[in-house]
Amino acid sequence: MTTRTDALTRREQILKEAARLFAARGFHGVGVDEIGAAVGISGPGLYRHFAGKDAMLAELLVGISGRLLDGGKLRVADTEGGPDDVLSALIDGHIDFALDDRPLITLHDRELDRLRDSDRKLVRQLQRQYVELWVGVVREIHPTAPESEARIAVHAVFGLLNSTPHLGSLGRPATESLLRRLAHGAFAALSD
Amino acid sequence: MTTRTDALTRREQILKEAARLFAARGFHGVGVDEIGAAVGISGPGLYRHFAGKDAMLAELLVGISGRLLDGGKLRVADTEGGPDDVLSALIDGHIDFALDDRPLITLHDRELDRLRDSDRKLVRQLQRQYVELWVGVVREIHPTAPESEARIAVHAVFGLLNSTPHLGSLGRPATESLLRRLAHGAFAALSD
DNA sequence: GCAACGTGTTAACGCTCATTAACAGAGCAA
DNA sequence: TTGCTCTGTTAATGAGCGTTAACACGTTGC
Repeated sequence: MTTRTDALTRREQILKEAARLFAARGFHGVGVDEIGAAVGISGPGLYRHFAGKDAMLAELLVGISGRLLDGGKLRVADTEGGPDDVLSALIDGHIDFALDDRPLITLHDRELDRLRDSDRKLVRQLQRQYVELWVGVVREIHPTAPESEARIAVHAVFGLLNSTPHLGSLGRPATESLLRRLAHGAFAALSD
Repeated sequence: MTTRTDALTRREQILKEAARLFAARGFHGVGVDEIGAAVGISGPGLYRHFAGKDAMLAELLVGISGRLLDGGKLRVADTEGGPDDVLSALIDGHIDFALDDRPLITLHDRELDRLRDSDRKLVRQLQRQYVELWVGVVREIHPTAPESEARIAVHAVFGLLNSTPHLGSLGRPATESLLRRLAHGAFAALSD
């Protein structure tokens, strides 16, 4: 079949377009006909690839949470140096993610409650593990800050990094650099 | 009728409950029957107070944008001292808002595209003015930072401040103080 | 050649849900 | 009393939309 490195599977095409549309107008705001049209087939044709609209959302959300967590774990394990370097690696990774897959990031904290219980639990668990990854590193750097403060700070920095609405007039590298500085600045304030 | 200082009018009750429900499950995720039930009347009964479901959302979003902008203007005008003090006042005001009216803040950047064109334009204009208020102050403090950087930083700090999902185990004052420090820390990084 | 399968199509079903219709009672002015 | 307004009610309407049914056609394995 067409599973070369450059070509996307039909399934992957559908997921990509569905993510874009869901992020733009919300899960309920997009019809299956529209998703189908985005990949050149008809609405009911989607049911040859997914059990239903819910299944698409579930796969998207579980996928993004899993990739975020895996990427984070990898960076924590692979980074040599002190916790400062690890935190930098986590921030850089999250920025890449936020800029590359903004539709998915948007979905991630917007449409979670549309999932069936089991999927929602899974996503929440993955999210929690990702947060705790960050909290652990942050607490190494700021041992005096209580854990609850560190956790709120991590959530706040996620909000900061995920806020990029459009790359603005800055280019990609400048935006990355700016977000990096802002995130480090926020965490630095933890020791004040 | 009951328009004392403590009692809410029926309209206000409805708006309050609608805001809470919309924030929790999204505009399309909430039915009129549910909104009606939340204030003790039936679904169609709402139509005695609002032209439709869309009208409730419009009034909520225009209201929140307007109050944010008005509050910001007031603080800029009333604060004595340098731009640092003005920025502090803006941050404090936004934190109060984020903690007091979180449902509305959530709606604010989540359901904007459900509005009719005229309302959406109005809300966008109010939002833009609010952002520019901040950008002006930030640029006074960091004159070397280009305007596009300042604007992205302002958006990022909004994301940071609006990220509070639950007050967590910290109390309200401690959360306020923490968010304040994080926001100042992020802005401080603009001059790096 | 042919059965099986994968992947489409269009038409129809059924449910949800915003909105409207039709009606009713309380409070109040004349 | 009479009638008007305000604020509710329940029942009906009608559109939108996810899903399923029924059918078609190319490819592949035997």
